[in-house]
Amino acid sequence: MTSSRGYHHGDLRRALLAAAVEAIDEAGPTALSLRDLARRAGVSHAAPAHHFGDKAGLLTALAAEGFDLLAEALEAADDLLAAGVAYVDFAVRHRAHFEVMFRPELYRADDAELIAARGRSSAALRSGVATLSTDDASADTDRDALAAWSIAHGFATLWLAGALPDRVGADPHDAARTVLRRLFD
Amino acid sequence: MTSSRGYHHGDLRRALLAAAVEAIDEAGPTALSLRDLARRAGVSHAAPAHHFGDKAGLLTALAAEGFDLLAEALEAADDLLAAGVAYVDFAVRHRAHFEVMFRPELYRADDAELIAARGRSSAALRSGVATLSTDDASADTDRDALAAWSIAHGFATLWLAGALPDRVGADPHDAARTVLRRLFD
DNA sequence: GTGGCATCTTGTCAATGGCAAGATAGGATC
DNA sequence: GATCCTATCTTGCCATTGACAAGATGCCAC
Repeated sequence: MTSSRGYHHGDLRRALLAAAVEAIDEAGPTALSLRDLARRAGVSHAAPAHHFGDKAGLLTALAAEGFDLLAEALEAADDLLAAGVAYVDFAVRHRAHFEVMFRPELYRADDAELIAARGRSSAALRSGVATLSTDDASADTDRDALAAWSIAHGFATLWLAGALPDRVGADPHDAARTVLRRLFD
Repeated sequence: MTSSRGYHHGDLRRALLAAAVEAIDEAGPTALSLRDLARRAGVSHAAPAHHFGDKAGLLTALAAEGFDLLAEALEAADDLLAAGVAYVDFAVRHRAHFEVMFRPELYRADDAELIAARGRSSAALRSGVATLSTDDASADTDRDALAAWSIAHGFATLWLAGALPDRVGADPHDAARTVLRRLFD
């Protein structure tokens, strides 16, 4: 079905999103070009407009997809440390999605589908934090959630930016686990 | 000197960097246009090229300036908590610089001046961490530095992205202090 | 089989980045 | 003081892009 060579592509919307991931992995979201995506998918330069309206529309869809994938990854984690590591793993494995998700000026933050997906992510994060603070009456869940989110998000962002020194190593999974333990233990 | 209306601007390089900060504050680094900067500075569309070569050149200069400003801010902090809060304050007060600094695909990461400025920032951060770990022989300075950097960077990034829930409040300074204490106390 | 509609194409326009060639000014040298 | 010399800035140009408009195509309901 992906090789249907008629006038109709078959699943152009999906193909464009996949091409966008590829292009963003290569050169970042700034360099993204709708016409380039159209070329990658083998359609005319104006075809993407029908499915996404404009560039912001395409990135909105990509961000929503990203928040859904992130929610899945967080929900599969057993405890907070695992969730933190899963967060970093997600950022590395789905770099393109991640880079768009936290750049709201690139998409329409008021999109309904996106807000719903982001809500699922937030809920998964908060339920992870809840596993920590059951034994301590003085615990501040809000603060703990914010601290956990911050350290995981910060490590992931710095890793993707290539800002971390070489001595951290080449495996983000292990490095993240080591760093996150500093907060969670 | 800023109002010299002759053929020569006076200090076009500085004026363009200032205009870039303004433009990025308004619409993010992605929407930055060299021609728009030229218009803001009152010069022709090709004038910026002489000072910065191309867009990446201008953003390289902006990132280097940012790392210098960050180093100054970190060096003025007394302890690690203060450094963390200063890091977040810097990100909020110099949003445009910060947003470019950690997006290496936008500039030339091999620029000598930029590498030197980034080195000053890193040194300031590490010296802040050193104030923490003097009393504990089992302390892992590398890990602590990474954790501290991650949580400050993550909080700053999430704040700038508008990703934090409303209940965090409107003052990044106080909110950052509260969250960072979770790691540093 | 016919009409309707989603999908895709072609054509066009303004804006942008970048390059080339020329104009101007301010200072160095004599 | 005249002349060159070089950094600075301008004008002109081209390929690429995003967005829009109008038309072509094919699938599906009826």
